[in-house]
Amino acid sequence: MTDDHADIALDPETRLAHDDHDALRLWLRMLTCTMLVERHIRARLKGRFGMSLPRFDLMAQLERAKDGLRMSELSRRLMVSGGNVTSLVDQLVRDGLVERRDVPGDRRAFAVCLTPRGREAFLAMAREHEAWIVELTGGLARSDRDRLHQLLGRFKRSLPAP
Amino acid sequence: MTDDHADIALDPETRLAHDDHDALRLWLRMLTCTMLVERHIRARLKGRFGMSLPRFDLMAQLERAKDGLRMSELSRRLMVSGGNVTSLVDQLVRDGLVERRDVPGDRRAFAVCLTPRGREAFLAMAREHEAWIVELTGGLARSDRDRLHQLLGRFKRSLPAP
DNA sequence: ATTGAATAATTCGTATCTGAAGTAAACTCC
DNA sequence: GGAGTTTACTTCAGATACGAATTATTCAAT
Repeated sequence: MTDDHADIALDPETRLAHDDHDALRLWLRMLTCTMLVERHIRARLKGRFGMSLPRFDLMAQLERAKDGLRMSELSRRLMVSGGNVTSLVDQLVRDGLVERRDVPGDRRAFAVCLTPRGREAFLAMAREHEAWIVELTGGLARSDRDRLHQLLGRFKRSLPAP
Repeated sequence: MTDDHADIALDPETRLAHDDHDALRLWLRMLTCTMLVERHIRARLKGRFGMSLPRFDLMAQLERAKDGLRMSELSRRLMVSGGNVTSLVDQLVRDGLVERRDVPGDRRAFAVCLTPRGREAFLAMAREHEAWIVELTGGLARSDRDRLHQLLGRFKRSLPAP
């Protein structure tokens, strides 16, 4: 309305199509922002720590879970398929960063936990990761950032249940 | 500020850490929104047309380019690697939806174009695709959508050059 | 004209991801 | 307590993705 496109008055019919394109433009812009940030983070994680973003994300989930998380819970939180989680965890286990522990009372499930070494490695990465995010979002005024956060919250809640 | 978190006053030092977490939260929320929408679109494209999102996106870029696009331009616009574009185009060629044309005056390059059948297929998909996006963003008030679009525009421009 | 640098694509190895199918354990309900 | 269902996880095939190395062509600069 103010700084990206003139708000030309249109007849109702054209207006409808216009709204459609607006929705599409909103979506494409959100996708672009996400991909740009992701690309930066991915490159920096790789360059600085030789770590991939998916593995970092998985470790981030575990760091806040004292007793670890089940595979299914990881899958839900990371929003990726179960098969994917299996292979990510396999690799992190191979690297000695996480471990599978038996869950008492349910022999089907595992609790995936950070190893001490994994936790230490994660904390070092997380400190820098957070600084990168602060840097990447730092071009926005504080008020804009707050507003964006708020609007994305509304948007998220308005989406159909996953 | 209004509907997602109380704005507790904190001393300057704690405030700094608080801002950091805010930046992280903003980023994670944006990522979540993007992934939720993407998941919906992906599932619907697949279910309705047996089409993948990356291929759809590639065709979408071609639809607006009368004379086609070069591989490198596709790579730039889709924000994916060149090797990836090669394999996507290969498959679309195999399916008869796009074709590689020689570029007069540069024997290194191709112009990737939709075939008539590809164009027809794309237009049918695009109509529904747009309706899905309108539906997914429809839970937001018009004013919120506009504002979100605007803020994302500012954010995008504030990011370091890709 | 010729050499050297830059550009356009492709190829290849590996990682990530999905979704469907498979296995094992836990639950349900009569 | 046993059949059928659900849940937890793995496996597998195929698609998507990156990035480094390769090939072919063009451009630049003498």
